[in-house]
Amino acid sequence: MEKLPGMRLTTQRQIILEELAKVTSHPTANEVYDMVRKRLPRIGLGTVYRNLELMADSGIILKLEVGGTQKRFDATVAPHYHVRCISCGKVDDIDIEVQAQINAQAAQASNYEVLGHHIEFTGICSDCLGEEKAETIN
Amino acid sequence: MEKLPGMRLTTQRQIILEELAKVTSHPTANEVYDMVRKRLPRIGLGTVYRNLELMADSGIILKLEVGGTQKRFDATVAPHYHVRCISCGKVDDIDIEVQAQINAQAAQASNYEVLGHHIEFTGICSDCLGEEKAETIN
DNA sequence: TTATGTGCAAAACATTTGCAGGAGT
DNA sequence: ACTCCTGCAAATGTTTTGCACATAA
Repeated sequence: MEKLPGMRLTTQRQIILEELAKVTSHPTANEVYDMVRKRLPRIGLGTVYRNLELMADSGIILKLEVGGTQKRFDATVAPHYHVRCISCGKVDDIDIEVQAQINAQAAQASNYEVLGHHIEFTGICSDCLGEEKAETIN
Repeated sequence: MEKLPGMRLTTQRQIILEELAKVTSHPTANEVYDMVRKRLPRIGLGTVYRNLELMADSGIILKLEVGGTQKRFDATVAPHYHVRCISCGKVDDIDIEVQAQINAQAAQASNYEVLGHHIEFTGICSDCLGEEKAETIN
């Protein structure tokens, strides 16, 4: 973790970043691997993991530590929150404001030096809501 | 997931719950396994996983989908938030209030049926802060 | 030229699952 | 008795790592 000086600009890195920037979903490492493989068929999954980790460490991308079994990655670095569908696992952005002092409040309520926070909403996405209705009818 | 009717009261279940209720930390499945094994040396790790999952499903305990590689479990079901130390991985409770309408806001900002949310703060715990100072001195 | 990065395969973890025997109800 | 549950071990899924070769600087 955390190494920046002399980070080389390789084809693999460029393409991983390009592909990640193309989508608004929040792909898992394996999904990024699939996307990238269409352009670089011989790339290794290890390379994808290593580079996503590296880019997240250097702040170029965001590693989402959301619920579910896999980590997800996001080319949008600007602070925002997420909703995760408990039915299909999809993750979307949520753009709402929370009270500005929330980190300070948390610091006061603990003996941590609070550096940041993340809010994850859980719910059911519109696609899965549709399917639920369909099931009810059948 | 989700099975309640005719759930038997076994020794394993009682002890898992007792041990979890004893601690204020938020142990991983493996840590619960270690705690329980002191009283039930022949219990299997699979049993611990199965029962933690089952209890979480029936709302007796909470499964925390926090950052890091492992899930954590909490005997306290009352809604509250968490801080995770980015240095040692420890998770503590945070008891603060957020705006009451936050789920409604999220619902409005998306097309999800929003069911809940979780806030995870990240920071450095007092123990690790102490060590940092020690390192600086050395 | 040389330190860093890559592909590949194996290893390391975390979690889940199949099954035969065991225990609540 | 009749399910449901457990221990065990094997399988699965995700992420990390070692190493020989490749490549950006």
